Amino acid sequence: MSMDERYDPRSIEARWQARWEEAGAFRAGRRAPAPRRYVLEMFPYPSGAMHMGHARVYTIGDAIARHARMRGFDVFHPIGFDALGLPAENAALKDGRHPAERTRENIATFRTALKSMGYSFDWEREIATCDPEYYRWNQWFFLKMLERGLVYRRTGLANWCTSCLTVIANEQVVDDDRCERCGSAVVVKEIPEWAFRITAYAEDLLAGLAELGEWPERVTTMQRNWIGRSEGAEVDFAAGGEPIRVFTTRLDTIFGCTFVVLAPEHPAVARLATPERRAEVRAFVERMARTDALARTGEGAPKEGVFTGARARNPYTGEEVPVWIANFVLAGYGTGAVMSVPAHDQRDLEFARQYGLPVRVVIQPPAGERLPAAEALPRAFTEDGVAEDCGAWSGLPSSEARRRMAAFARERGFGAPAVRWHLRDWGFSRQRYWGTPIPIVHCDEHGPVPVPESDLPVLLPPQAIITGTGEPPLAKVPEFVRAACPRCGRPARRETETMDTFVDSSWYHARYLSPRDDRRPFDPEEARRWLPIDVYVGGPEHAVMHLLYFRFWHRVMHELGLTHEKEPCRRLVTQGIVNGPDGRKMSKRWGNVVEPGPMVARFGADTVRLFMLFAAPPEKDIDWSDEQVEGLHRFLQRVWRIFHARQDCFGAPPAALAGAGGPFLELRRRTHRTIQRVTQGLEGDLKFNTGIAALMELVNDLHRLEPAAAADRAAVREALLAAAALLAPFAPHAAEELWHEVLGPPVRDRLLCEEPWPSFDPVLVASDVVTIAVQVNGKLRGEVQAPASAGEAEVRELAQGQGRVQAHLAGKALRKVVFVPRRLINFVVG
RNA sequence: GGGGCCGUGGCGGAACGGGUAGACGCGGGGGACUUAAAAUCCCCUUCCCCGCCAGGGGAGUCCCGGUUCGAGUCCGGGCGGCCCCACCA
Repeated sequence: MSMDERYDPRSIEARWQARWEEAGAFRAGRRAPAPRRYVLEMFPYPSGAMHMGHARVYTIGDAIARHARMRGFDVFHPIGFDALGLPAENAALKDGRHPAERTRENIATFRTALKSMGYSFDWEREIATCDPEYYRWNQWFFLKMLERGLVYRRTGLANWCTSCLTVIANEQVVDDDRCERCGSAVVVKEIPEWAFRITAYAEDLLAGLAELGEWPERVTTMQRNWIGRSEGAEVDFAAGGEPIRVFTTRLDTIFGCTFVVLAPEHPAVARLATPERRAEVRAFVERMARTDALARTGEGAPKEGVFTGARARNPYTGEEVPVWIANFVLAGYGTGAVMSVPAHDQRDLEFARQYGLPVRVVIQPPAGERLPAAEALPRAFTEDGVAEDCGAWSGLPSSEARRRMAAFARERGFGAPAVRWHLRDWGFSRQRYWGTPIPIVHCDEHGPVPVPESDLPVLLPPQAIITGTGEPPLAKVPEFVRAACPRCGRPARRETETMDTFVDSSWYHARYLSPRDDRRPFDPEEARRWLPIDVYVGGPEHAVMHLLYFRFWHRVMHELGLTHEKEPCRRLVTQGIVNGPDGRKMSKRWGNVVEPGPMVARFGADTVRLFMLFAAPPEKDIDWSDEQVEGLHRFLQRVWRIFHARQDCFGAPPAALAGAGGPFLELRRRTHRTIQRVTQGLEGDLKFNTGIAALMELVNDLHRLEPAAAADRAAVREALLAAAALLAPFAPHAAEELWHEVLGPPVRDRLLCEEPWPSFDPVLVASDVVTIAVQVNGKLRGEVQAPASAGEAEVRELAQGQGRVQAHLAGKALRKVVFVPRRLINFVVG
């Protein structure tokens, strides 16, 4: 036996990484008949070096993947790079290096770093989204979605510099209407953009959440809120030619409506403004359009508005109320117009008080006290109550009033019940270089024409002219812009905007299935085999954007016949942040950044991995701690030493196990209980920390025992083999090494990572003697050892035999005895 | 303002469906080994009180109340922290 006494991760880690790779141990699909498991971690954006957050996600995912493999599953565990995006472009602005070049380099660095951690990825399926062979399928999906009406062009308002001829950000507008760079006039212009009609799936995305029982509730709740279904009604207020349609969830309050407010962008504003007010209205609209969105509509923003001069007729009361426009009404929600009921809506009340508009109470609290008079109302009463002064609906509870009033509107044809969503369509045009070109050609005659599928991919031109302004860089590459209209062949202009990078991450999980396929985005047969993802690990910050787009896209793929299920992923695990040693978020500013690279060099990947798993359960934030890391490193050394010290047990015959007695029978029990506990920590709740703690206890026991007889040595050998196998998902390199040490010279094609997961003997796990707590009136007064099978009478006798228990029982009447088998007995006295 | 999560030793954290609170690790203390130190191995470590020891008593999971034989766990009300959304009509 040539076992080094010293634990030296440097040499063993590199060696096992090479062995795994040679053996192709992590290739998916090599155990074809076995049940499958798709374990995925969110792919990284390769910016410079790997950081601790990455080390944590991939360590968690890898422990799951390695365990599943040992459980006999055919495991799919791919990795790739989310390589397009803003950071590479911003970095290019500083040093002029081409994003492609920088990205290629970063990926290489990242790949090396990931490999040094020993993650069990199937590297043959690696993808990078900046590869045309990847993004051409973004373009393909775009075309398919265009065909289905799921992509459309809409206009949004943007600042347009009349001299630079480009879109500029609100922050770049100075002195109200001047361009920061050239001082020329800035106008608000309608700029077209591309959007995905995700709202068509609002209902289905919401309903689907019910099936995601293995997603953290906070994520499904966030999605539910984000989709934001609200039920209400739409009604028309007559105003001159065409009516103003408002959406409300509180139709029951409409008798209290004293004015109507439109968003500044509402299309009817120009028509409604009376001649004497037109100038003022226009000025307000233009100012609002230029104001930063957050400053304008944020909750803290002061309410501002102007009267249009127009009046609108309340269809229920026949009353004419003034029409205003104001900053707090959002064009994008509901109908962009609201009926204002200051007595029963706080925003409306504030606005009414500010502009001297009337307040009218029409709902009273259901029971007890009445609201003060309208003028004295301290704040709006926004709860449901009972309608008052509401014509035929007076006296009805709010919910009933809403229902009947909506039905009335439908009968009379001026409105109907309606459902509105908070979810907006996904605008995905970006005025950026480092993204997927949108496959469209603009023809003077035919407008926007899709690029035929056979002409894909539309390649990103190598000339990167990074503008850093709102202007699309691709517009500055004439060779790119110049194109022929696919329909008529005449000269036309290519679309110069690129896609949001959330497009890339919406379907990458499927591309892994057949990453080199050049005929389709992925092979539906493979999808049938591997999808949906069984476990997806990533940060909770992606709860709404990525994870919602990803669910949307999967539905589209389902409708295209590419996948057989609507939902992409069964179980989601959201992991917490790795903070600096000071408990603050790692940041250059605090000087508390710790990188995995140097830590791996110092302690080895296994130690860093153990730290990530032992510090806390996956979903909790953790603080990096040098002391804890050293402790985990000491643990591995301690494991190493015990294996070395017990070399004489390696050859012990398993047949001798039956003879183990005394402390060595206890050791056997401990071994089997450890198998049980580690297994539980890996399945179900994912509590790696307690699993590792159990392993530490086993190792501590081994250190305390000195085997002599053959049976003792067999028990020790059993414990050592179990320890190595249980360690494999967490500290895989050390585990392989130790496993092979016990078994003798390694057999070339037998790797621990492919061995079956150890099983425990239920007989050994169930101890035959248990400690039972003895309480008197719920207070602990002693404990007794009893056979596990002991009944109440037996335990009671043992307990009452104890002096201390007797002392507490003395002179009191025994009223009741509560007995919990194997756990406790409680004497209730009085 | 709305929604969600969470408050346990000096610290990170354990505690299966209410059943011995503090597993395991860090830090700290003591001992063994050593000429010495480091490393290692063993033991102790929630707090307070009584006791020479053995041991015993009390308090204790953010606070107040409730349910229960029994509450870290369940219920109600506070306080504090973190995260997400945020003038969504």
